[in-house]
Amino acid sequence: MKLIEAKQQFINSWGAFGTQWGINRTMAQIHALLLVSTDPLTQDDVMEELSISRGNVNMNIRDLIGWGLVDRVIISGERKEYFTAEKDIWKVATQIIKERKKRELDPMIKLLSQLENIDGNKKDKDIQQFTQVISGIKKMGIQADKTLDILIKADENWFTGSILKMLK
Amino acid sequence: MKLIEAKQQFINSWGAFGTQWGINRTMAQIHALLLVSTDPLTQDDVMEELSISRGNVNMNIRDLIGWGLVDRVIISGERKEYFTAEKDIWKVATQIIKERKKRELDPMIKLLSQLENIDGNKKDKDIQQFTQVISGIKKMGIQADKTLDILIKADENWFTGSILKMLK
DNA sequence: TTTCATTTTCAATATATCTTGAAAATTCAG
DNA sequence: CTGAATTTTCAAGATATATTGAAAATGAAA
Repeated sequence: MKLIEAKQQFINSWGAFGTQWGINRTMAQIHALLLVSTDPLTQDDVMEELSISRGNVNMNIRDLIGWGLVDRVIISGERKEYFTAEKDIWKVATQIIKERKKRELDPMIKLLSQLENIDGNKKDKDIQQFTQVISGIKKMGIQADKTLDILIKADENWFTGSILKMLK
Repeated sequence: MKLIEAKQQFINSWGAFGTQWGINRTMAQIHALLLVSTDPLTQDDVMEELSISRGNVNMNIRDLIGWGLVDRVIISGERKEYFTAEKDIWKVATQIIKERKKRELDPMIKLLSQLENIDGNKKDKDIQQFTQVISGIKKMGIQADKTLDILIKADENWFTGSILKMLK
């Protein structure tokens, strides 16, 4: 397979995977494009490569910066802004985990805590069952939170398989 | 907070969280409803509780069954089908991990394997960088796959914190 | 300050996804 | 087998989400 084809397929497929994970297709594609671009790109470069509008590129790049996955790069002598993606996949994964934890897991745990205390007789079957389910989900959320913290700290050790040291 | 309110809030919030994770809102709501329902429900029950159409309920329940999160229940003497959700949250989590691994992670690794071999001079800077990014993602995918397998096997031990034994 | 390249915003539009509801298929009691 | 209850399908419609593009804002050079 030729490099150009492979890049194109990676970008397209990455976009498709993104949608499965609740990520906007274009955002995933821009991220993929920047991942496989040796040099930083301008908004115009991205527009042309992906055939999308200026506004779309602008909004999604800003989102990606918000996720900590893309950085602005200053190139001396150039007026335009350039953008580049973190190439170290472990940093990328860590960053995504951190953000999703903050944006999704933390609010979920907060909600479940609120739902744990129900007015009424604690002996009531319905109340018991509800509370049990909610507490179960909350416990799992907390456990996931802890486990992900360890993974974040473990960083590349996760990858190298030496995560055991971190867990101890 | 009253039980009824709490159930309602759980159902609504679960639907909202679901969309963030790329899961259809209604499917998440039906799952939530079945999670907090003491007894199995019919399609009509779900239609009424969530104010949604028969077709919608039918399709989403079948999807949930496909995910292994909901089961058909036969109630003797009843013609209608009843549905119930697995209440053990650790089984639920395990099941979701298994399915997402199969549906998303495995295909991703397969794709990346195809993109690893690029025609041309291996010394070429562009080819090197591309291959490096792709291989990095693939390695991470494989590592995630292994780690999730351990979690699946660890089952409730994950939760209890005794996962270390399983990792050794 | 003025000018112009560049970035940002956002209402309008387009697209993708979900939902409905009625018809078709299925199932089962009689 | 017949007919009614129940489930399933799916085209049409509704809703939610993403994209465009032009106008407004920004900011750097002259």
